[in-house]
Amino acid sequence: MSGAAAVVEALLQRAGRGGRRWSRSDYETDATTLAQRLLGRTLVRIDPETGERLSGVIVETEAYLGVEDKAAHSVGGRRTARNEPMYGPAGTLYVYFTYGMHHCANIVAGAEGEPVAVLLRAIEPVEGIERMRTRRLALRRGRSSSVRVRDLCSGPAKLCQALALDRSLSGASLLDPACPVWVEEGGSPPAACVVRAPRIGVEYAQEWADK
DNA sequence: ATGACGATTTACT
DNA sequence: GTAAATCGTCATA
Repeated sequence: MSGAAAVVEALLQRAGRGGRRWSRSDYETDATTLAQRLLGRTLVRIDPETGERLSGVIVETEAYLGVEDKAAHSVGGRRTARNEPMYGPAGTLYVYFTYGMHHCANIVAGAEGEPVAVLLRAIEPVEGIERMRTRRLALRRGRSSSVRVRDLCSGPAKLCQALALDRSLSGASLLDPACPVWVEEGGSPPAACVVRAPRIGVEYAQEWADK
């Protein structure tokens, strides 16, 4: 395919299925509200290798409430090179690396300078399922058979593997038309949404472990 | 320069 | 339910 054709194809792929790409006002609210607002929306990622759309319906999120939140990277106003994106404007992507092998992705909420964000905990795969499966298998140790669709993106690090989200994307703006990751209106609402559930993996945060 | 520790996942008992 | 995997990040020195 010619260069021009490739560009056209890329544009068509990015156009998607008519879902409106979220803009600033959609993200600019408190973390708890954004966490709920994201449920049922579609997370889209342009595959960095094939250029195809990978997407899924967001079904689990978790709000990180800022300087007061003992479970948050921004607790006490902590500000480092890693979490700097949390201090950026709403709609900024914050991806970090942890446990020596996993990435987790957040979407920044609130006003600029206010370090609040929403962790993407799980999505229900819709487009690019085979690409997701390939990525998930490639990163697994040992030889496992296959990955069931329900297990492809059922965790914050799993969805990052499946969608190829890593630190190179941290700090990017989901509002930027050139950004290969964004949130779309549309997608089917999840069958059920839990509005509040215990937090996971943050037992050290004491009374903030269950906010 | 060094040491302790993860906003997790997976495999195994 | 328990434990290993594995290394960037951050606080301390």
